[in-house]
Amino acid sequence: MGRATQQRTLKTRAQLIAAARKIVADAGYEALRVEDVVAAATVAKGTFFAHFKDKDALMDILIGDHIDALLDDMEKTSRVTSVDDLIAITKPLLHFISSERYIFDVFLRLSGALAVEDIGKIATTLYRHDRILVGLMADSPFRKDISTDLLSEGIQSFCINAVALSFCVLHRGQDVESRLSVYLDAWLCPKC
Amino acid sequence: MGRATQQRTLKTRAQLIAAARKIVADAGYEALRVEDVVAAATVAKGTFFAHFKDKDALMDILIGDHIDALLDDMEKTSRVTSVDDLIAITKPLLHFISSERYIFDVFLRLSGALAVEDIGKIATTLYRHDRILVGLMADSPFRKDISTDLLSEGIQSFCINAVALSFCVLHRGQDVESRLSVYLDAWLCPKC
DNA sequence: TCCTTAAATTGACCGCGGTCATTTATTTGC
DNA sequence: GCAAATAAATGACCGCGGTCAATTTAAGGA
Repeated sequence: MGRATQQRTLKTRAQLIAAARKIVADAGYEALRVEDVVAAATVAKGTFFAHFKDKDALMDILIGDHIDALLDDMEKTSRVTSVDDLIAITKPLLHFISSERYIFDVFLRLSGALAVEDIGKIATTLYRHDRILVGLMADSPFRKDISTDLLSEGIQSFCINAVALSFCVLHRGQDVESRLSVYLDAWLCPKC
Repeated sequence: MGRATQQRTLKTRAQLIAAARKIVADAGYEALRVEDVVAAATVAKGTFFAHFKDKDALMDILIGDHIDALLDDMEKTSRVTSVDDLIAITKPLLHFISSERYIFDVFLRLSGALAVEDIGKIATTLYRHDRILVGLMADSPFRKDISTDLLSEGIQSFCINAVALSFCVLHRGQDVESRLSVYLDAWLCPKC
């Protein structure tokens, strides 16, 4: 069982995360350096890695927390009546993930849990987003020939694709939402 | 204009790529170290970066070449008559990209060209794959309410999603092809 | 053949993520 | 209160990708 967590552990961890948040707020996620975080938190480098498995683990928390807050808002919506509706409530999420290439890279890297024992924040938010979508699909005007689970998976897939293309010069000109709009019309409202 | 490329330039480049291919064949993509490549090619480290912008640029060539070869095979198919057909000819591609997590990571990172001046091999293969799919959609039994361009985009999106989920412990149990089969049935043959 | 000019190569060096044996601080049993 | 035991923190060190001023090699021109 071992001993209980000491007070200073929580304090050090809080210092590290606070320092990291400040750096991200000032210079963006990509600019974050572990050495800068530990310097700002006035602890040694080794301490960082005693608290976080690696740099990505910290990013998982920072980015995951942000997404979680956005999902809190999204959860307030109980019903969607159109694709436009759906896109409107998804907009903040799209905006955040496409706001910095590095965020999207980390998101993709950590979106799938590689081992059962370490399902990170970001992976959890994806699952949570999925459940929210399934809830919204239950009482919606969209196609009924496939399960709400599958509808949700498709929406997520198209969201990620739309964001990915927003970073690609070959597909610029269209913004994320209008591209997603085309996808979701075809996915949710097939005319045949 | 400058002078013509010297012979030794081509030779050095060929040595570097050959050395890299050997390492990949022996130990996989993830295990490749630039220092090992230059050692095997008996050149200095700086020489590597005179030939390739960074390590990813070499990976782009190695992985891009492999995908290109798989697309050569795919291009021989002139017609698909079912989702199973489509999945059968896509299988080699799925297999390769899901064979190593690192390959998939590089693929995602380089699949979108970040600048017009450096559209890499992998980004080009994605475009090529898209054109092949559009060709196949022209004379297919799939839905006709949306353009072949959009059909193709959706197929690519679902392929990537299926591979991504294959790396996720929360979604194991199903293999890539059977998951993709569910997606493509819903995407290409909506029943409503 | 020699000299000039540009291309190609070199390797010491840097940045930064991550490790680990050692030291310091806390808790627990007596 | 004092050791023994365990948790936390430290910083020198390593691996590896990437840079750059200095050097070597090859390609015209006279």
